[in-house]
This record gives sequence, C-alpha cells and structure tokens, in this order.
Amino acid sequence: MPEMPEVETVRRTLLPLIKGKTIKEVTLWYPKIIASDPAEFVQKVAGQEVLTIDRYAKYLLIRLSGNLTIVSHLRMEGKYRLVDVATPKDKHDHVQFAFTDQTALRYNDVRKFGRMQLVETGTEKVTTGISKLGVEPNSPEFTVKYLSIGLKRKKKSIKNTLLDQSVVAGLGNIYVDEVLWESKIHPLSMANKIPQKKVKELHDNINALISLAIEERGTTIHTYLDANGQTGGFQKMLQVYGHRGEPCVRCGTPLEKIKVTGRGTTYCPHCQVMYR
DNA sequence: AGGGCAACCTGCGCGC
DNA sequence: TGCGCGCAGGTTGCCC
Repeated sequence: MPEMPEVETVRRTLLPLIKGKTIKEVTLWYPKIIASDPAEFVQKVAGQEVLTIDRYAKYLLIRLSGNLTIVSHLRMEGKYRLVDVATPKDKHDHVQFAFTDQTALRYNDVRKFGRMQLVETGTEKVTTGISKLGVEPNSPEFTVKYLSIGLKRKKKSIKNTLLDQSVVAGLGNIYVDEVLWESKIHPLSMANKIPQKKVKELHDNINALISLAIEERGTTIHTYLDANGQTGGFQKMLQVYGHRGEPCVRCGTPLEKIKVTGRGTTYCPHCQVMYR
C-alpha cells in the first residue's frame, strides 16, 4: 500500500490518537509481524508511554519511554486504528497495544507483509532496514548532484532504480510512474544515461510531487486508509497510474502498461523519451 | 558487486 | 457456481 506520502499521513493522524498514552499490555495474534524477538517485544513494550512518532521514508518510528523505538513498516496493506479494547478482533488484526485507558491500538494487515522491530532509540539507522536507504525527497541531502551521482552508479532502468530505495528513499510504484511521466522520461531508460538537464527536472519533480501528495493526504487506490479510517485525495491527480488505455493529457496518445522488473508500469509511449 | 527473481500472504476480478 | 490465473501503494534473500 503505502509510499512516503501515505506513511507521513498515517504518522500525522496516528500521533494525536496515541501520544501520551501508556501501554498496559501487548498481544501478538500473529507473532511473525514482529521482526525482533517477539517475547522481548511484548515484555519490554508493556508499561511504556508513547512519546511521539517520527518517520524515515516509509518507516514509522514510534518513540516510547525507556529509550525504546518501534520501527514499523506497513509494506503493502498495513493499517493502524484506535479502538475500544472490547472491540471484537477483526480477521486481519495481528497486533494489539492495549492502553491503560481502555482504548487499544490495533495493527491490521490483510497480507501479513508488514513488520515491527523493537530497538534502542537512536540505533534504528544501523539495526534495521533503514541502514540500506538513500536520502529522502525534500531533505537537504537530496541535491541534484546527489541524484546525478546516484543514477550514474546504476546500470538498470530508471524505473527499477527509483523503486530501489538505496538512492532515493520513499518513492514506490505509483509515484515513480507519475514522476517519470511528469519528467517525460521513458521508464525503461537506463538510469546512467539520463542527461544532466533531465536529472535536474526529475529531482525537482520528485520534490514537488511528494510535497503535493502529502498535502493531499496520500493516494487511495484499493485499500489505503489513514489512522482515522479516511482515504487520501491524491488519486484524483494521478496522470498515468491506473489510466492504461486512456489518452495522455499532454499529447492524446493512449497510455500503455508494461512490466518492468515485475512491476506494472503505465506510461506514455509518445512523450516519454527513451535514453539508452 | 550488482542485478534478476522467487518468496512472503490474502483477496478480487476475470475468463472459461 | 466454481476454479485457475493474474494482479495488487513492498522488501528481502538467494542465485548467477
């Protein structure tokens, strides 16, 4: 499900619901969600207070007292919601954090792909998947020069390179298709062959698109919901994703859908230029 | 070293 | 109605 704008929206909506609450008990209905030791997770998280929630790319960092952080990745379909602790368990509820005030945070994930890991606060950038990530869009480190050097290192398609989180962290299948259309770059272009002028365009478009998608509270295609159960608004602004066969709004050519390293990819075969 | 691809899961829509 | 197949906002681990 979620890419960086959706995860940021979850962070913003979840924080006011749980900040300051004390966790009384953790229940693991499907322990595989916990990537660290499940018994230790249950034992150490109980009794802690939720201090705040940070985010890096698509990872949520739930900051607890006791110098603990839950690093949570929603993968395709993970969702959080706050319920009364007496609410019957949904079929796909896998983890519960029961608070001292009779409310509970439930983690729900139809495909069970999401993962949580308990780490000592401050070590998350070396002890979790975050260690392999590149820089985030709109960060001071994300410069045109950084992107240019990153792309030159990659001998594969620009589509695959932008999905690979090691150069730019936070983009996923929807926003990569959108940003390549916006930048008029064919998804099968080689990352290391894109001219400097286009790299600058790509850089600026990534920043603009991510900012706009966050303002719109993310994109809902199938199932994405924020912590209040609300859908995003960006789907109405998508130009290519989900629009196979429809005319390109720039040139009228029907949009095509192909597979690029296993991922569905929609693009305009006329105005997106191939660099090879 | 870096790239390709199956694996991890469930549900839905489609064709037969 | 039922079944099999392909598809889905992601990552990772294994193979070459």
